[in-house]
Amino acid sequence: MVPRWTRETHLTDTQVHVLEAIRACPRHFSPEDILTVLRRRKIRISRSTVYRAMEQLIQRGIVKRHCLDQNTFLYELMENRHHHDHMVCIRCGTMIEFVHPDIERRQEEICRRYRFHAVTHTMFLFGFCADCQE
Amino acid sequence: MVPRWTRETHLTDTQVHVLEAIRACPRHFSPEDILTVLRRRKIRISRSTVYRAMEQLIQRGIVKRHCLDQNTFLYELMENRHHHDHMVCIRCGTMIEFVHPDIERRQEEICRRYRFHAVTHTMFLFGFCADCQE
DNA sequence: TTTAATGCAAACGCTTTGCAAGATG
DNA sequence: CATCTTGCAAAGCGTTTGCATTAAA
Repeated sequence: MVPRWTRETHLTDTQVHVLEAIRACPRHFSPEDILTVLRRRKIRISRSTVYRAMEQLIQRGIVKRHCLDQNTFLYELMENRHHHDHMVCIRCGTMIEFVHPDIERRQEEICRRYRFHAVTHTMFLFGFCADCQE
Repeated sequence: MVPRWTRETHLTDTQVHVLEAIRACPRHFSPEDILTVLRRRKIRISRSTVYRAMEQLIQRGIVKRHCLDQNTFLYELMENRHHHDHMVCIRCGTMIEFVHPDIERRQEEICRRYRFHAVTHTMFLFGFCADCQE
């Protein structure tokens, strides 16, 4: 079975390089991280091409981009991963991922109530992680 | 050293002008909207001062800023309002606000589980509103 | 031969910052 | 005095775009 995201058009070699670089990035990465991996691998791909590849990957659902705040983005590789939400420590930056089926269920309930067809959602809890409370 | 934002200082006249301008803005406004209101009122306050005033207001919890996506910000005046979440129609841009006490309760539950002290949260459902489904 | 992908450099857009002048206390 | 606030212009920063060049279909 062809993965959903390869259906429409194929990824170019360049775009595959970008995806492979992403696989070597930390779970929460930035375009800059991708460039670093590419440079380390001696693969020369320009910054704008990385951005354009990201666009493709985001559209195909392979990568997810959240915007936490002005100039604070959160990119994630969603390959083989389920949807999840995040807690962000506003002191040390630690990110805790969680899933709460109940919350998802309530969301569906709300959508029904407003006849809203949700495609995706984001939920972030901002606060202090266990280590950062005193 | 006490963080600047925990010091209780008064808002300056300029900052009060900004707040009053915000009160005349649409529910979801941008810094540009504030400047427009100020100009209409013949009050001369520079762009950077507006931004700096916003910083104050955000820190005091009077204004809330969400970041939906690169270059898509959502500023809200929280004066006399409770926390609420949003559904955003990705076709027409309509924003529906809702509160679901149950979801808030689940969130608290998760925080307890991870010993996370949440200060605030944001939740956005993206999809199609009732009028934009066909 | 039409369409898409790429690299480069320049532009973008909102926001932030350095600095000097003015206000506050 | 020491400390904040303000306006201006310039810088920042991640991202996007225009355009000429290549590669692919």
